Amino acid sequence: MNIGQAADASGVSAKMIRYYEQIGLIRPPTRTDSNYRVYGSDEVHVLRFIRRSRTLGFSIEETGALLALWQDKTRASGEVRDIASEHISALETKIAELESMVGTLKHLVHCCQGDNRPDCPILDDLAGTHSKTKGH
Amino acid sequence: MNIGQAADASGVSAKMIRYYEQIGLIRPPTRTDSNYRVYGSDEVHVLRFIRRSRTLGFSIEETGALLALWQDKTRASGEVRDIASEHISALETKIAELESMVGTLKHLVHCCQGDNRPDCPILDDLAGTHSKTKGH
DNA sequence: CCTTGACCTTACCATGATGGGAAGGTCTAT
DNA sequence: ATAGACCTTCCCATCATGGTAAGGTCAAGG
Repeated sequence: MNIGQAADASGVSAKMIRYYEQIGLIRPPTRTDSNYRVYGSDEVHVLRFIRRSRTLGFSIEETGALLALWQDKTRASGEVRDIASEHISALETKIAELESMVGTLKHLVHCCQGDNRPDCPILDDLAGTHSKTKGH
Repeated sequence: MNIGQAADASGVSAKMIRYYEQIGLIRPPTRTDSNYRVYGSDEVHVLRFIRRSRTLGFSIEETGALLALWQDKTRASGEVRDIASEHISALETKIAELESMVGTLKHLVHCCQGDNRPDCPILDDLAGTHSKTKGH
């Protein structure tokens, strides 16, 4: 199987497959005489694993750790759970930050008339005019 | 005021101030004879505006638009509200995606014993073994 | 006057993950 | 044999930010 077919089969672009190889996330595959990369179903399986992990928001580094555990028959399931738990925490922190932003913006939009008057509470907030003395 | 003092006063790093100038977000300041950038309170005010906008998650491009509206006395407040509203939508989409990831991960962690058995539902899910036929 | 240290300047490189493209080699089907 | 689809490597771009290096400037103190 050439790289294009492996890409189709795994949902990972050929570009990314080469990149993952380059950074050492996956092993270099065998090559044909004409230097084409050759993949089998095992490699496609690994690529699917990576794609799913990335879809769930794991970084490449985390994905590499999960991949190592996946391929390690003697692994402890607790390690995997810890990685996932930490990832959940990070995601929840991110969500809280975004929700805070949304809250602030919604408040501002709510206060904003949206008409043609030059007064705009959103810009005033960004400028900090109502919380800080405007003079130098 | 030199760039370091402007950075302290605005909370924007000197590095970023130069970058914002380079990409045209802010105007090049006057220079001393020895080529040092010189800033006044107006510039610091602009930098604070930018920092606040970035903190709220607006991109540099959006920040530029908001900045132009802020500095445009004849602006329509509705434009600002529209930018903010679109930004809220984008943030909410992002939040929904993250929450979906968290939901999936929590389910997996919940199913995971966390002991030393090699069976791990998280890895199984990533590998897709329970939703896809393993053979090619 | 000279040194020291803190500051400034530009220029380049790096991140993380991905896409785009160019220039050139290979394979397959007609 | 040739066209078109595929492969190869290499370089560049994104976005916003940080770092580092090499060199210029300024203020304080001996």
